[in-house]
Amino acid sequence: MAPKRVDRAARREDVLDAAVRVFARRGFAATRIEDVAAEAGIAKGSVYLYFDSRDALLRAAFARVAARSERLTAAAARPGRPAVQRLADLVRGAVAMLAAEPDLARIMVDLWSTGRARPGTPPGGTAAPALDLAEVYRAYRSVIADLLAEAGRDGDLRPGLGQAEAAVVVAAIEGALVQWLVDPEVPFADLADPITTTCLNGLRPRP
Amino acid sequence: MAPKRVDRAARREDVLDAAVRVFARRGFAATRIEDVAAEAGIAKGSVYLYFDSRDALLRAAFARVAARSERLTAAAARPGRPAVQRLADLVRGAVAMLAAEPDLARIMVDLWSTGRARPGTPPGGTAAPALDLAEVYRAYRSVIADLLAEAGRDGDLRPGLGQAEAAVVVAAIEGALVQWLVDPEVPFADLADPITTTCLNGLRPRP
Amino acid sequence: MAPKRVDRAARREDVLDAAVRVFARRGFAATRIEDVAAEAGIAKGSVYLYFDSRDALLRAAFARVAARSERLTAAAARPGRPAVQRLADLVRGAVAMLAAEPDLARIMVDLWSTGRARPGTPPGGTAAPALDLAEVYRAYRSVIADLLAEAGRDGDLRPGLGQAEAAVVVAAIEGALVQWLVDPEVPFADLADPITTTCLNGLRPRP
Amino acid sequence: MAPKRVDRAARREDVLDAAVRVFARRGFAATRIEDVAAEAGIAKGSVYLYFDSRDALLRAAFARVAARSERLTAAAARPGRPAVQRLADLVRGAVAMLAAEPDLARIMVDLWSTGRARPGTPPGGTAAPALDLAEVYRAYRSVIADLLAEAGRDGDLRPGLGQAEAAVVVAAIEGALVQWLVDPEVPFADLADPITTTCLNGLRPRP
DNA sequence: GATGAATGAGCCTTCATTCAT
DNA sequence: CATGAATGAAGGCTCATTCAT
Repeated sequence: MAPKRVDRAARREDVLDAAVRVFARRGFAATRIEDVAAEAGIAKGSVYLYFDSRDALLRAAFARVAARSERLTAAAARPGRPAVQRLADLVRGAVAMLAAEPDLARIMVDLWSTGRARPGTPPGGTAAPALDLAEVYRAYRSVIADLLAEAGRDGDLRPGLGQAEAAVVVAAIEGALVQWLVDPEVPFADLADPITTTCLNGLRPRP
Repeated sequence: MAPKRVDRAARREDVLDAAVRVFARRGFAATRIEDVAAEAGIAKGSVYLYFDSRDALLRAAFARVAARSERLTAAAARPGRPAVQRLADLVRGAVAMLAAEPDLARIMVDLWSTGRARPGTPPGGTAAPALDLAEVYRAYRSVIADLLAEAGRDGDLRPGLGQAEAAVVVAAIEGALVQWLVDPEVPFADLADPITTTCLNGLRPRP
Repeated sequence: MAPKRVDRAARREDVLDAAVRVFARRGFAATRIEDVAAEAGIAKGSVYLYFDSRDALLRAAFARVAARSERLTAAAARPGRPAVQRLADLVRGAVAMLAAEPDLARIMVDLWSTGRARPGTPPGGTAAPALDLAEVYRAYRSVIADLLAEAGRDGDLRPGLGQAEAAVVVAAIEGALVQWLVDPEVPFADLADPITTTCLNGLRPRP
Repeated sequence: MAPKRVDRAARREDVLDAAVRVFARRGFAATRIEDVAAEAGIAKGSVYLYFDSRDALLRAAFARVAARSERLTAAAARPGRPAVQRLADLVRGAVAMLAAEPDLARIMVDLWSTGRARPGTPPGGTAAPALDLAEVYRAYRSVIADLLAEAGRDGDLRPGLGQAEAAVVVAAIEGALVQWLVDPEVPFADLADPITTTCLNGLRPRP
C-alpha cells in the first residue's frame, strides 16, 4: 500500500548528472551504460528505469547543453545599459559559465563532432529532432549581431557590423574553450578579458 | 623488392586517404574497419596489411592532421616581411587550408573530444604515445605569440602582447571552423578577413 | 483468519484468470509477469503473493486445462444410455466446451509445443512434476476406447475397435480445434456434427 | 586472391538444418542463437553470417515448413486414378511425410501457437508477411474438398460433401500428429490406415 | 498485505581481429 | 599478397525476482 518514497524526477536527474560526468570524462562514444550506472551508484538495469535507451540518455544530455546555451543568450537581453557593455557582459558571462561547467562544455565539443550522426540518429537516419546545434549557434550569433548593430548606432562600434563579426566573437569564445579543453593549462577563465578587449577594440570606429 | 616497398607505401596512403574520408563522414566512433575497407575498395582483412589495428589507423589520421598543422605554422616563418603581415598571412593561410580540407578539419574536431580517451589509449591506460593535441596548439600559439611580440617591437601592434592574445587569435580561427562544420551555411572561407581585421585592429596600439 | 483464506484463494483465482487471458492472447513465451499483473489490475510484485514464480503460474494454467479435460471425460461416464450415444455426446460436449473457452483451448495448443520443455522444467532438468500432457490424452483415448468397445458389444459399431480408432476420434476433435485457432473463419462449433457423423458412420459395422 | 572455398548457400542450409533440429527439440521461444550455433558446430557470431537475425532464422524455418506443406498438397493432384484413391493416397502420404520429418512437424505445432505473434512480427506489429498458416490449411482443405466432390460424383462417396468434411479429414491427420508429438508411444505412422478407413467409410453413401 | 524500485543474469547483436586458402 | 569466413569479447536491453517501505 505504501508507495515507495522516491522522487522519480529527482532520481532521473541524478542519473543524468552521473551521465554528464561520465560523458565529459570518456566522451559519448566510449561511455557504456554500465559506466553511467557505476557513476550513479546503481545497477546497470536501473538506468533503464529512467531512460528508455542509451540514446535517450544522450539526448537528455544534449538537451541540458542546449538549455544552458539558451540561458546564456537570454541573459544578454538585459536592457538599460549600453549595447557595448551588454556585449562585454555577454562574453564574460559565457566564458564564466563554460568555465564553471566544464562537463557540459566537454559534452558540447563532443556534440560538434557527433553532430553529423546526431544522438538519436540511428544508422538508418530516421532521427528524433533533439537539439539542432546549428540552430543554437545561429541564435547565438543573432543576439550578438543585434548588439553589434545597436552599438554601431550608439557610435561605440563601427557601423555596418553584422553576421560575420558576430561569428568572430562567438568564434573567439568557443575557440578559446577548445584550447582549454585540449590543454587544461590554458587559462580559459582569464581569457574573457583579452577576448573582450581584442574584439571590441577591433570593432571600434577607426580614429 | 624496392618497387614493392613503394607500392606498399602508396597502398598504405590510399587506405589512409579512404579512412580520412570515412572518419570525416561518420566520425571516429561510428567508423568500422569494414567501412574503411569498402571506401578503399579492398577487403576488410587487407586493412591489416597496412595498419596493425583500428587504433593505428586513428593515430595515422591524427598524425596527418598534426602534419597539416605544422605545415601551417612553418609557413608563417617566412621572414623578409613585416610581422603583422606574416600574421595576417598566417590567419588567411590557416583558414584557406582548413576550408580546402574539410575532411581533416572534421577529424580535428573529432580529436578535440576523443582527445581525452586519446586514440591509442586502451581503457586500461597503457597507451601508445599517439600525438599530443595540446602540443599542437601550444606550438601554434607560440608561433603567433612570437609574431605578436615582433609586431609589437615594430610598432605595428601594442607592445606586451603574449600568450593570451595568441590564444585569442587561434581561438577566432578554430571557433569559426566549428561554426562552419556545425552549420555549413556559415561562410567560413569568407571569415578570414573579418577575423584578421578584427583581431589585428583590436591589437593595434591605442591612438 | 478464515475469511482471509477465502479472500486469498479468490485473489489467486483472479490472477490466474488474468494469466489465462494473457497466455491465450500472447502465448506463454511472450507473456511477462508484468502483463499478467496489468491484466489483473495489480502490481507486478503482487503476483508473487499468489504464485511462487512465473513457472508456477504456467503450471497452474496447465492444471486448469487438465481439469477441464477431466471434467470432459468424466461426463462421458454417465451410464444408462447406449455407448454410441454417450460417445456422440462426448464429442459434442468436447467441441462445445473448447469452443466456449477458446482461451483455455489456445493454451492447450501452446502446451503441445511447450510440452517438450515442460512448464516447470528448468534448463537443468530438475523439474517440478507439473502435469503430464501425454497422460491427459492417454486418459482421453482410454475413455473413448472403452465406449467404442462397449458400442461394439452393443452391435452399434464394429467389434474390435481399440486404441487406434480412439486416437482417430480424439484427433478429429483436436485437429478441428487447431484449424479454428489458426483460422477463425473455420466454424469449429459447427464441426461437431460432421465429426460425429463421419467418425461414427465410419466405425459402423459394414453392411 | 584466392576466394575461400565455401559454398555460402550450402553453409546457410547447414545452419538452418541445425536450427530446425534445435527448434524441434526446444521450441522457438526457448531456442537461443547459441544453441543453434552449438548444434551447427560454429561460433555464436557466425550464425549472423548467414542470417540477419534470430527472427530471420525463424522465418526461414517457417518457410521450410510451408514448402513441405505445399509439396504435400501438390502431390495429391496426380490424376488418372479415382478420386477416392487419390484421397486415400493423400492421407497416407501426409502421415508418412510428417512421420518422416518429425522436426518439421514439431515446428509446425510450434507455429500453431506462435501464429498469433508470427515469427517476424516484432512487438509493434509491423511484420514480414512470411507464411500465412491459415492460408496453408485453407489450401489443404480446398484440395481435399475437391477430391471429396469428385468422389461424390463418382458415386464412391456421399454427394454433397464439402468444406466441413474436408476439415474433418485434415483434422484427423493433424490431431493424430499432435497425439504422437505429445506422446511418442502413439503409433502415428500406423494411424494412416485407421484414419483413411474411418473417414472414407464414414463418408460413403448410406446403404 | 501491496507496491514498484532495484537488481543482475541472460540473450541478441556487432565488430575488431585472426588465419586458412 | 589478398581475401573474407570465422571467432568471441563486449555492450545494449529485458525481465523474473527480491525487498524496503
